[in-house]
Amino acid sequence: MMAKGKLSDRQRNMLDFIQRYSRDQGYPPSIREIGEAVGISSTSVVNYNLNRLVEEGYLDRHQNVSRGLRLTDKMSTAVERLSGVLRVPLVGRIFAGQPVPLPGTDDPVFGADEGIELARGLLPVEDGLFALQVKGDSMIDAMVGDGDIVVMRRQPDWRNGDMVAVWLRGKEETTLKHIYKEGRRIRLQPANPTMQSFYVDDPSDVEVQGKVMLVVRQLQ
Amino acid sequence: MMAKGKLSDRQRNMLDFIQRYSRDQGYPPSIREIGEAVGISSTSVVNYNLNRLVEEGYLDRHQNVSRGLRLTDKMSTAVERLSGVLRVPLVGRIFAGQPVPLPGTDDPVFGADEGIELARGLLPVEDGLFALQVKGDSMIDAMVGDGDIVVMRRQPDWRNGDMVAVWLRGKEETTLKHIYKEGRRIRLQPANPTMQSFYVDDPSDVEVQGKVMLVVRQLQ
DNA sequence: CTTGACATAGAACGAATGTTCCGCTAGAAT
DNA sequence: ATTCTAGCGGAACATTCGTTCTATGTCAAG
Repeated sequence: MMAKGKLSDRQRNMLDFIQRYSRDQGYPPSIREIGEAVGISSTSVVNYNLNRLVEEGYLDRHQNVSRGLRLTDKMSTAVERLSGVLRVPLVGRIFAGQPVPLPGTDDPVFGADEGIELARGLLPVEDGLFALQVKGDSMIDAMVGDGDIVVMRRQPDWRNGDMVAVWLRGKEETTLKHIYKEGRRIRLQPANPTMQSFYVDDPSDVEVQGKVMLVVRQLQ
Repeated sequence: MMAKGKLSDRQRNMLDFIQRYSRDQGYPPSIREIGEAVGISSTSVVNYNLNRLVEEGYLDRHQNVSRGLRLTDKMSTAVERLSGVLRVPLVGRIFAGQPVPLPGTDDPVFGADEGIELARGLLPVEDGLFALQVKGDSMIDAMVGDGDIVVMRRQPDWRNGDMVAVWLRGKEETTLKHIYKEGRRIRLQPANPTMQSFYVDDPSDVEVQGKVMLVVRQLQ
């Protein structure tokens, strides 16, 4: 008995073809076109396998609609991988004197306002990302200059060596530093190797606002 | 006489509907669906206006294909997203002690070996680009650290203020600096505003190897 | 061997959909 | 006024396309 979730080569070919066809033509293929592409002479067999794919969750079909196919998210994320561009919302500016302006959790993720396009290949993850533009030269010790764009990930936990945006309660300022736990103290190390680390004795004085994933500097 | 390029409200509605429908359904609407959406009872009128839109360059149509519509680039941002990734060849490493390793001009641009993916939106141009990974901390005065990726453009000329990779014949080293012509001298200014510019009296001592377009720093 | 589920093929059917033709109207040009 | 054209509506038509039905073959379970 074939287990749920397994696809035959034929079905894999079909998905692949639907994907390519949709991308190239701008609309999905008909049953007969699919059949011809994967070497099936009978429309009913194509129909049969399409229904299998629907059962497995790879496809949505609309009854009695010509070319009424659509790849589900399960599949279309794979397609998006092909397209490769990720849009990260640019939620504000960051500078030393203020906490990081986090994106409101209530906001619809796809706020159509402003964003920066990145190739997916640059990031290991694509959830919870947002971008900030650095204002001023206050983060030079992190080798981040005025106008640079910092892509961060909203993330409460961190691991030794991560570069994070922290709000220092005592100093009332935001900095970008590599963070390390050393005993009960926390060490914050600038990215610039010529500069000195400094230590915070009370962990509750540092508030990690996000993990820095990427820094982009556009010249011109 | 209606001039080329002008669209009636009806035609604008049609484009709008096609766009929304395609996005929501995953496939384009049929003629009759368009008619119903914009309040046209006759399929021939829809057909007529679709052909007008084709003439104006907003649509592509495929004959005898149901739902054989596609928005052209002029209209479609979705299509643009699909091709939004640019692959820039990663041709080597750069550090102070060596001239910039330029890509051989004979190389096929699309060398499938190694590359970095970038969103087209990040760069104003896409020709003559190549990427180098920075080795070591010798370019900290340009706010560029170990492991950072510098995207450059092979370009002989430069303008005041450009950040360029220069080979200093006297010092036998490569640096990234903002370059300015001041009288007969050339001023090289570090990106880090806390550091001093310095001057080169003989312009032939500086060899501009390329213009820095983008700096990307991947954390983790 | 028989049975039943699974996969396939071919053909016929009917619904969905694009295409074409004819007629009508309003406004601009002659 | 006449002519011309863009735009519209309705209907018939032809094709595309999804759907259904029947038949065949395979393979493992009983």
